[in-house]
Amino acid sequence: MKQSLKELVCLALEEAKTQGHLTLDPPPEVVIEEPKDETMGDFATTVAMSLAKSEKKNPRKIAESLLDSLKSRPELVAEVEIAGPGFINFRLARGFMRQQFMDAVNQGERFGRSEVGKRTRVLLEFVSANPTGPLHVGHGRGAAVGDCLSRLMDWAGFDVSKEYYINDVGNQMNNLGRSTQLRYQQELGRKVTFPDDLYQGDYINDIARTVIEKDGDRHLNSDDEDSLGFFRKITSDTILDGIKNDLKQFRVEYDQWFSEQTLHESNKVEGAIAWLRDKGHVYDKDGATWLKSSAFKDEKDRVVVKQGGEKTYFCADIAYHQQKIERGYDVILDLWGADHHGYVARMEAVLEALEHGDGGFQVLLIQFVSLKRGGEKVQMSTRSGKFVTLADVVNEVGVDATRFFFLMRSSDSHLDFDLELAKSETQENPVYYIQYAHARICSLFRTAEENGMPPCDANSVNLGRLDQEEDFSLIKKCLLFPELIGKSALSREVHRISYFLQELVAQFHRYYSVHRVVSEDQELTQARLLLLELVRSVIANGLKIMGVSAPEKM
RNA sequence: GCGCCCAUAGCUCAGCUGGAUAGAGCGACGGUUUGCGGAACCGUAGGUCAGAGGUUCGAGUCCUCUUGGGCGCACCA
Repeated sequence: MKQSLKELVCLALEEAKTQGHLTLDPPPEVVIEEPKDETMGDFATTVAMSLAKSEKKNPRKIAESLLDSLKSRPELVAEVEIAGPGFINFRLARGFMRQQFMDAVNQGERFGRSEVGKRTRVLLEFVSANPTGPLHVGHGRGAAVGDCLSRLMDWAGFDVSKEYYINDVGNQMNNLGRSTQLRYQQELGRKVTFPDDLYQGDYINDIARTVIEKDGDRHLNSDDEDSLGFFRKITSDTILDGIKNDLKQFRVEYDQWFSEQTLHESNKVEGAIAWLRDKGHVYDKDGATWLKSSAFKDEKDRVVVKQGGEKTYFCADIAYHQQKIERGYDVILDLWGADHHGYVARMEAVLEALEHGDGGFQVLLIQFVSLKRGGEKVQMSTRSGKFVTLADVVNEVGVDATRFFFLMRSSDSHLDFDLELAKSETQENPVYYIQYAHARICSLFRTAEENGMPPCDANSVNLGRLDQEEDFSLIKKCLLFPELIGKSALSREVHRISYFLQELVAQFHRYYSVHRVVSEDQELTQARLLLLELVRSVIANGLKIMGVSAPEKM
């Protein structure tokens, strides 16, 4: 819709140039926007104002020189006028809008899809929480955003793969195994001290008890080291299963689960360092091995192999990202918690050293969630193990509301998550506002059918009966959906979907209160039902991208 | 000390590449239904866009500084 207008404007500019009215040096960027006030028209362009400087002409004069060509397509644009300092306002031809409307209706559940992503191959890594405990609310936000972003980008024509990186290597794994081992011994009555730096959470005790149920005290007397290996494995396996299950309950599915351990086992880590050393990006100093990351944008060099010969976490991460490149992804997209922002520069340095093209690596930081209950802050502390888990929140408020709340705010803003609000099935909850609209439209279809007006073939509907201002503004809103999806995908901003849906739904409810849909007038009823079918599919498609259900009844 | 993010209505937040009179939800106050779902709709009140400079036809949006908050600055993962 906007595209057709843009082409028209470009054509008009060219014509003005050949006629000598404009020089178009440098060529302007044509922006089509929606006026704040609908009485000013359907769309507007600011191109005359942005040209004023380079053309050294009054913007209104420039607009006037374009006017004739802009009026040359009455089947597309019904009215053109110059307003204010030099805005050019357009009123679209109603026939054109009806035609666009039919296209959209015919696309149905695919309406909103586009190819702006040009099938670019994207690897989206998100959550990747260490398997040392259950997922908490912060991870939940990452999960919701990552999952939604993957679908959003898929709709916009990207080829997206979702991946979870499992940090199943290192000292933390020993601590984890040790924690369960000690709890196991305690449960069986042995007096042992439990150090503060081990994992304190109740889930460790649960695992210890499970081991007792299965194996009794068999691990009590076996060699400490062997036994530690056993506890390490059973603990991390159990926790990882729990994480997978939590994510599944939250409707988040991955394409790949990538284990850090496999990198070490296949010597990819050494390989990566050797590769970088070959390129001169790695050197030895003070008995350690360093990445010359300061040669790129990082503030200083970083250790990859410690003095004792042990590899750092960072070292494995280098190999991991080299793997991502080798697997042929054009865009490597990492979603991290905001507390990792200090890590961004060095990772960018790595990707540059690995010669992955400009713009091919992007980190999205997700800000913190503060949990509230009726305005009161809920305390969360990882150290004591007493944090609110994602599963707790989902159990309390449900998947739909939880996902929606995580997705309704810009990711780079802190999020206040009020449990009471999310749970409330009242007017103050935006999730239900949108779902209610969907259910209400479905109810209208049911009512029509009961009155002997089942849905008919879209092509036999008389669209001429859609002739009210409210019809067109509702149509226009729906037609903006594909552009919204494309833009949000390109800017990786998932929150814009929920805002769009709230606006659309508000417009629908208003429409509903002004215009009777199911009436004696069959022709009019069918026309309006078709309009609402488009509204319904936009709501359904939007919610689908968010991973929120669109109920037919509630 | 250095760096990243944030600051818009009483509260929670939108505001896309700078554009017309700064918006929404909630809360407050007032109204709407004997016809399709009132989980809805309409109206009123509420703003020095943290502050100060600057860039320009035009700044909530870009630049600099200040203030206030969050987070990070490991041979941890």
